[in-house]
Amino acid sequence: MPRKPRPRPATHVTLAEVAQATGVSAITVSRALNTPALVAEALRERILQAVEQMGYVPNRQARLLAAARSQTVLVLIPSLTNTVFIDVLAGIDAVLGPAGYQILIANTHYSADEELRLLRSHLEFKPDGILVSGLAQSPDCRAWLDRHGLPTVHLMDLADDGRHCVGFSQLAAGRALADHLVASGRRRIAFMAAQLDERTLKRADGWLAALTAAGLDVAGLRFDDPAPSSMALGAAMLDRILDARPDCDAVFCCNDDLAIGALARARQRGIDVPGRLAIAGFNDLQPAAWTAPALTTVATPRERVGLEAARMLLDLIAGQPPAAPCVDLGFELKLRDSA
Amino acid sequence: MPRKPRPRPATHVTLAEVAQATGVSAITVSRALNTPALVAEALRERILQAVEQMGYVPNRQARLLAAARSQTVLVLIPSLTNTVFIDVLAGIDAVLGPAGYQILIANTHYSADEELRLLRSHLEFKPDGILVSGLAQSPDCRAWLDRHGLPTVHLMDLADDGRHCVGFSQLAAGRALADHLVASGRRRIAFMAAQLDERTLKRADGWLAALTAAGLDVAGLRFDDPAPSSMALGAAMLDRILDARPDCDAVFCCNDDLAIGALARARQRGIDVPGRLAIAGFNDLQPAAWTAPALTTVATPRERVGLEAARMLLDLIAGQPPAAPCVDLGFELKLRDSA
DNA sequence: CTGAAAGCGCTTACAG
DNA sequence: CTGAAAGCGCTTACAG
Repeated sequence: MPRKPRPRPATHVTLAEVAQATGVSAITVSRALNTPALVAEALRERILQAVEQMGYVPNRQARLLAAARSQTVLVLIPSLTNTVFIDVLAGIDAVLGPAGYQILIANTHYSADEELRLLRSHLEFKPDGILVSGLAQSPDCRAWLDRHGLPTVHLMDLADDGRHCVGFSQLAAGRALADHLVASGRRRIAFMAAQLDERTLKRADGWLAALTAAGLDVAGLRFDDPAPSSMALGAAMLDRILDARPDCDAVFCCNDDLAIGALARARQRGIDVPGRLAIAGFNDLQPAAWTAPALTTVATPRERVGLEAARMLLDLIAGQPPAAPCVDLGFELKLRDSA
Repeated sequence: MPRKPRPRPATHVTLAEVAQATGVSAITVSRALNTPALVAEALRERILQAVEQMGYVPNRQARLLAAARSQTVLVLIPSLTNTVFIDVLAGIDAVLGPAGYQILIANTHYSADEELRLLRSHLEFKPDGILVSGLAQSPDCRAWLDRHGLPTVHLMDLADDGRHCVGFSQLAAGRALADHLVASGRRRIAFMAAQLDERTLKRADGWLAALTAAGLDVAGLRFDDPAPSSMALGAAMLDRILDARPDCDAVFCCNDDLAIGALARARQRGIDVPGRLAIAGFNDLQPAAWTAPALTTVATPRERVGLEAARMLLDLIAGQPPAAPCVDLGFELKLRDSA
């Protein structure tokens, strides 16, 4: 039994309707829109006029289905409120938008389970490629990625197993900052960590390596809280650290938010920074330059990570393997006044 | 002449292939996935097993085309780096994600032209609804919105012309903060504005209304810079203001970023805040509570705007008109130490 | 330069 | 509970 056409909103003008109104075939209208050079000028103008006047808008779903492409890239990020990933996103957007790709943002909320779930559900869009944060996907997630063989680039870290990635060494950056603290004479250097995501843990490894190499004691100087980072948490954790280790002479905070809160709390407690206590952060977010004293931190190339990762993905989608699977964008120590 | 099938990636298993492998029709596979209750249990399990084993992922493009829906919402925001809109986005995501909608984010970069261009191009997705920032769309943009008659909710402001919106009165909020400065004895209150977008201009109107109502002079106290807001610009603009008006006793910054920069610069110049100079911001972003002195500002319900706007849009899409077209979420004066 | 036919991968009604 | 047919709105080859 033939199917009855469903009612459509009046505004959903179709190609066929434009064709009928112009007295040509649908395919000619399609060409006038997509490959105008192939249509006689007079006809093309009549068609474009009808398109404009009827308010025709092509249906991308239908077009892409017919063309067997999606022009879509999936971006898996752990947070929508962490400036770090917003900056990366801005870089991605700046490359992929002009290239005609639609970005699908999936917020994993720092959960590997949610990452897997979101990957599976967004595969339904048949993305042309995937941008994923970090390297620590669950085995299931990696299996899906492998199975579908989609071009994939990892963000914000470096892999040595051939996976494509654009970032910098979180461990080396953590190490560099800790080395600076050691070199400036600090001896009891605490590490303040929240969220405890992959990147934070690697920075902590860098801190540990630096202290160990310098022959410094690390026992009782590592402070972890699994809660999300915030300035309030940084303030609270500074209290905890000073309660437990009043002899502590430096705090390496795993990010700037914690550090800004710690700095404010030190001020409230009348603690001289950096005289009696050094405080350092990580990322060099905008406020870091405007605290009192100005925050010593590590500048990370967030937007460039987005730009370069998007470019690499575009190459991969085009079938052109990049020169190297892994691009190291480095980091920069920002030695200001707090440490 | 019949068309030759194009080669497909091996991973792109189709419904028909799953059907063939299971020995049933495609529609039964479709039902096993979408309305499992309508399929006999034993059969359903065989099908789901094949789906799993073959790694079948439905093609959303095809599904939505056939179902004549898009399950997509377009969100037009002026910036991807301004925390204000990121917070709004987080609220939108929290409602629309669980409701099965895909969010399409279009970044207008504070440009009405780009807004129009992005609206037109994203209409190709046939979104079920639109969330748009502010009320000041270009006439062309409004014409497209009207013509397509899509459910639309405006974010972060209040309209009195029947348009759907969720926000608060930018003017009243600006007025309330300026009233506070007046009430606390300030007499030469400057307004520092950057970006000069719709919301900033309305806050300025509130500032003007408050000063005028109090009989205070406003001549030469309005300082505008069209550049994007930043802490560095806030510092630079404070210099400009104090050069032009050394007698100024308060600065109302149109947002917290400017205010934080201004506060830092005042500290560098040895200016007593709030003793000699009051400095206030707008939005109550996280760092505002951690500056020295802590920043007086206006807390805005950004995430709630996203939540409520998304809920209203869902109602509109479902054909249920909301109780009122316009939801006022209010604002809150945060009187801290800087003003 | 233009078009008739087939197909992209799915779902909607209807029938049985 | 299951299926044959038609259709969603477009584009891809081919022919002329």
